[in-house]
Formats: sequence, structure tokens, C-alpha cells
Amino acid sequence: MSSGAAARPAAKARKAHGERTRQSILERAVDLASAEGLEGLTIGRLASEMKMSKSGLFAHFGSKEELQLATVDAARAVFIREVIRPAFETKEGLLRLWQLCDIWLGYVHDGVFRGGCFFAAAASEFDSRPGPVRDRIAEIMKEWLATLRRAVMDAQAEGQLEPGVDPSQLAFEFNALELGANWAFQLYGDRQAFARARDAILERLRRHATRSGASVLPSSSKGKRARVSAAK
Amino acid sequence: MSSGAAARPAAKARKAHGERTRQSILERAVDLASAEGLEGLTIGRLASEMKMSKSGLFAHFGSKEELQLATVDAARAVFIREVIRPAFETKEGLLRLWQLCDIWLGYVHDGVFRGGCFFAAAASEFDSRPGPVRDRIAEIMKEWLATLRRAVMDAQAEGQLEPGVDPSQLAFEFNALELGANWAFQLYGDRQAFARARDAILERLRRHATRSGASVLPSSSKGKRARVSAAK
DNA sequence: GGCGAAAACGAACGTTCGTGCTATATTACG
DNA sequence: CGTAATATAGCACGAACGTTCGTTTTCGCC
Repeated sequence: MSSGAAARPAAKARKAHGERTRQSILERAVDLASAEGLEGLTIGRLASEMKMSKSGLFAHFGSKEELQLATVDAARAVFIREVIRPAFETKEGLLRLWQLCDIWLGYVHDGVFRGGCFFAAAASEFDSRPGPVRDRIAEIMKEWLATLRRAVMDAQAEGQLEPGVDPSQLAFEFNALELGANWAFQLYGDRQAFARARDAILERLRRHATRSGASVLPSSSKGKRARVSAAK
Repeated sequence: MSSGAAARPAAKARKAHGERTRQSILERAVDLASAEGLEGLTIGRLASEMKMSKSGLFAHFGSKEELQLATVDAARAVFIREVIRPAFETKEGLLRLWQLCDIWLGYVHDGVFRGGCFFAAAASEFDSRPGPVRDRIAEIMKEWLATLRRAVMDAQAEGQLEPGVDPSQLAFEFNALELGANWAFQLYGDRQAFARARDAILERLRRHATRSGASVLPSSSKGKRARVSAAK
């Protein structure tokens, strides 16, 4: 469906001016929405931060809902750049599964979005507010859950994880632990929560790892943290 | 500034009429806020649902922030009645710890609040919005985490749980799994998430249970669910 | 160098928000 | 019964919201 991220590779790079401001608007919109929420993301506020008129900014989207959808997709692009892509540099298997979790926790810790995980916040805000925005958010989080699940299955196919464990169950647990760390960090500034989540995940992984799998896991979570590559 | 819950203990219990409507306002406010958020809880909307004038309703609280604080405390009372109290009918130990988790999941599943766990939603909404409301929410969630932690320690003291496990770590994991189930249910209507959370929690409990502890745990999570007692 | 489209602007719209004031019902007690 | 306290209503306010409209600036292209 060619929705968001890739966009036009600047086929002729000619009418660039409109698209460029649109992009920089969305950059700011993502930042604002991650802190104030997608509903708190107000057109007037956004316009004044961009030093534009409300109407000038508004024309780029046509409605608030379109702005919200575009913002969600822009956040998705950031998430892919900051989490998915770095983790996928590691080849499929148990280590990639671990990297997905580890880098995710790093992405929250490092404040890629001001309000922690953009989608956790957005999901909670829209979960009882039906409409296209909610649907899009649910879709994106399902992508993430499917990615985790796929990584589990790959690790099993590689013989690094016992074939008996349920990929959906493991994906659920890891996602929950990540959301839990995000929650503790946002509400209390508790950085220890990241270590707790890592411990819990690693313990789970080690318990179900085969002999060949156990050798690729890091020895301890203490002090270890994947760098979130800038990867411009 | 004597802001809080206790307020006037109705020194002579005379002026009851105002207090009663205030209470029924809060009942509706909790319901509304759990679905639309504490910010989406609007005085005009609330007034029209109560068939009152905005100003008449407003007079009970004096400011929107006071209304929000009162609503949060009203939700806390419901939470205590629906989760804490039923679980505390079981005597301290491993079984009470399990009951706390099990009943919590039931309280979300049964829709005690329209928007799932009131405090999960409120925490996510206010986590980057400093002020008394945020502080109160954080305080209440800390109470819950402390209750879980205390239950772990009690189970250890009873000799039903290995003394080696870190109570804070276990409380973190259980809370995370509960929030994860709440998240999946709110966003996808996924009832299976409750079973997943129960499985994960039970597995954790069983792993660290002593022989005397293991005997008190339910045999399987499938089909088992604590009733959320009405407990008027 | 001028033309036409794209982009940004400024002002106004109808609502709704939270919050004051003032007056009228309702109630409790001497 | 009367009076004082309490509770609710009515109305208006300034601000902010999303949105529309007509105009003006900007800029690529012939």
C-alpha cells in the first residue's frame, strides 16, 4: 500500500518545497504528539512552533485527522529507523530476537520520543476511540508483535530455541515487559526498570535456549546495552 | 491544603444532600474518564449527562483539577473494593499473591471500568504532564506495586516462595504482564491475553515455589477465573 | 521578464472549553 | 413559621479549538 516511509525517492526532485516543509512539520508533530498526545497535538500550537499561520499549516493536511494519521506514520518511520533496522543488521536467530528487545528498551531509555514509546502512548489514548487513527495504531503495533513472533520462529528454525515454546506467548510476554519498563520510566523516571525487563527477558530466553542457542546470548544484562545507532 | 479524600467527615452528618449528588457525579465521572481520559472528561459533558447545569456541577469542585483529583480518588475506592478487598479475604501467602494477579485480570476483563484499568490509562495520559493529578496517580500505582511486593515477601515469610527471589523484580514482572494483558484487550479485544498473562505469572510462581507453596497453587489457568465479588 | 500554479497568510466562522458572577430554589434548624 | 445556609441555575466572559475563505507572496518555467 506504499503508505508512508519510503515515499518518493524524489523522482524529479522538482516541486520539493511543499513536501519539505510538510516533512519538517511532521517531525515537530511527532515530537509534540509523543509528549502531549495525538489529541493534545493542536494545529494552532503546532503552527506557532513552526512559525507558520494556522491556515498555512492546515492546508498541508486538510483535516486534523489526516494530520494525526500522517504523524503516526512519521513516527512509524522513526521506529523502523531506530529499532527495526538496527536489529535486522544481526542475522536471524536468537541473537536478533534479543537485539529487538534490547534495542527497543534502549530506544525508550534514550528518549527517541519525548513521551517514551510513541505507540504505547497513542494506543492507550485511542484504544476507546474508534476510527481510522485507532485502526492505524493497532495495525502498527500488530506489525511489531508479528516481528517479535517471527523472530522467535526464526530462532526455533535455527535450532537455537526449543521448538516447544509458543511464539505468540513469548512475543506477548516480551512486549508486556517492554511496555512495563516504558511505563515505569515514564511515570517514575525509574531507569532500573530497563534492567528488570532485560533480566526477565534474558532469563526467559536462556531457559528455552538450546545448547547452541545459549552460546550466542550475552552473559549478563548488567551494564550491557546495545547502542542505538544513529544510522542517518 | 486539606485537598484530599478524607475531607470533612461530616461532623454531624447533616448536610447530606450535597454530598450525595457529589458522589453520584463522581460515579459518572469515573466512568466517563475511564473511557475518554481525565482531560476528555469535560465539565459540560458531565453536567449534561447528569442533567445539571455546568455551574451547578462546577460548584461542587471549584476547578477542573479538583474534579480530576476527586475522580481519581473515587476510582481508587472502586479498585480497592473490586480487587484489593477480595484478594485480602485470602490469608497472606502465595495464594493471596496469586489472587491479587488473578482478580486484577478479572477486573479488567469484566469491564469494571469502561476503558480497562483506570490507572493504566490515567498514568499514560498524565505521565508527561506534571502536577498534582499526575502525582496522585503515581502515588496510587505505587501503592499497588507495593502491595504486590508485600505479598511476595509475605509468601516468602510463610516459606511458600524461595527466599532468593527479588520481591521488587517479581512485582515488576507481574505488573508488566497485567498491563500487557490490559493493553491487548483494550486495543484488540483479545481475551486470550488474560490467559497468556495468567500462564506467565503461574509459571513464574511455580518455578519459585517451595514444596509447601506449590500445593496451594491452582493446577492450570485454563478455565479458571476468580469471581469478582460484588461485595457491595 | 512575465505567467500560472503552489504555498503561505490573515481574518473570521461557530463551538466548546473552564471559570466567574448573581440570582433563585431547596433544605435544615431555632 | 421564618431565616440562614446550602445547592442549583442562568448568563456572560475570554480563550482556544478545527475549519473555511479570499487574498497575497513565492517560485519554477517558458
